Amino acid sequence: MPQTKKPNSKKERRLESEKLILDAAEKVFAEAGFGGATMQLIADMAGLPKANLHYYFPTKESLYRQVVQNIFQVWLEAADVFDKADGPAEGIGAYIDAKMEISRRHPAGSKVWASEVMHRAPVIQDYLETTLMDWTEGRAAIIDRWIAEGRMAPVNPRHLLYMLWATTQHYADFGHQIETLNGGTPLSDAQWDAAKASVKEIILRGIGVTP
Amino acid sequence: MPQTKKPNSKKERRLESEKLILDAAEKVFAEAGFGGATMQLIADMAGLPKANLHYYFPTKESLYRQVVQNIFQVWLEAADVFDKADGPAEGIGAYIDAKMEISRRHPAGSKVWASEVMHRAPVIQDYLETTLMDWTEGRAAIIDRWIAEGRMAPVNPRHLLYMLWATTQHYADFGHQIETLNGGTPLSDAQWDAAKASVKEIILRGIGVTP
DNA sequence: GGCAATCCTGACCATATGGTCAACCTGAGG
DNA sequence: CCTCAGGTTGACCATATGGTCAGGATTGCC
Repeated sequence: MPQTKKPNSKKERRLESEKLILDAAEKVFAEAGFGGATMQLIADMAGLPKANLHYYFPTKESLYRQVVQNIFQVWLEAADVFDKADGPAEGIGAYIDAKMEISRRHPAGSKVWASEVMHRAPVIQDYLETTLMDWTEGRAAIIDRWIAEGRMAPVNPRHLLYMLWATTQHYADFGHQIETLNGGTPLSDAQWDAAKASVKEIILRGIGVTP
Repeated sequence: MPQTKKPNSKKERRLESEKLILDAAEKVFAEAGFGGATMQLIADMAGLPKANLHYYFPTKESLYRQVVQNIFQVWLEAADVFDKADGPAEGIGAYIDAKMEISRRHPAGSKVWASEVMHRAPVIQDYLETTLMDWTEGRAAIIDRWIAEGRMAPVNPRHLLYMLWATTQHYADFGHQIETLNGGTPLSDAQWDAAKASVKEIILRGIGVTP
């Protein structure tokens, strides 16, 4: 039993430190934006001296890039449910659930992504042009097939996808506004369930699917 | 005919300068965020020396505040169509049209607003708590009435409003992503019409309204 | 135990930025 | 034509920030 408490190997400690920094960075970038975030703030939040950040991530931009890439990864993995389904009700329903769950658990990540795209994607433009483009075309093809099979109403697949992204991510990106309109308190578990149900209900009925 | 070309009065020139600065500021804040924007950049875009900005707006924050307030104003005015309608098909349909048009014509403003809310509304929190809260409650009541009258499906009015905001503003805030997925070219007039039609079609059918 | 590689950090630097100010224009009213 | 309130601006300043580095601590391996 070599590793139970302290015996963190060097590799392990490295990964731990990187994760510590990346988590802190995600929060700070989300709250302040790239320009408003400072390495000092991130260092304080991670509980490390600023110079240490620069040991792991040479520049602020490289740290930011890593944060954005990680978010994109989470986002892509969650999108897999789309493929495993054999119909629009299940596929799109599960996709909404998955994306709502990300908005709930990863609000900071969603905000960083939104901020990056709003600023014309200076760091991940290549991802948009390759990975996201491919993913979108693949999913649009699936939706078109469902439409051809008469399993849902003939809607424009692109705009349907945009609506799915917009609606689900709104609960993360505009979480503060929603919280304020909710009387200043975050959505409860029940309210999150209601949100999920509402989104699914309106969109599924909107595309002619009755679950 | 005292005023045709040059005879701008002092008041007029003041307003012109302010507008020039505000327009430039909106663009820069939208593209770089509050933290990433610099007074120098705004000055350059407005074609004025930096010190001149500080004559009209004492601090960067006061300039930013004015930009955000103007956006909120535009946003509120467009929302009036909601009230003038006498049913969900007309009211919500016109609201979607109006908000889509704002996304198209005022993308920078929408981005600044999104950024402000994402950063926990440090500048316009009071607006959220008063004006927006009141507006939302009023519109939710209207929707509830339509539901009670059996003119649309019984959906949660709040989540419907969030969906309307999210979906329409997405075309401004994530315009760059949409443009990239559109092959790198901005949406054409026809594509904008298709977008509007798609959004209206899915949402109206989603709330049980057949236009 | 020795030693090389990796890791850590306080002190430091160059630069960029928000903001100031004193001197200088401009034009409307007398 | 004079005056003066309002408008304009180049030069300047204090500060904050991203990034560097030399030297010290720690770890893994023989």
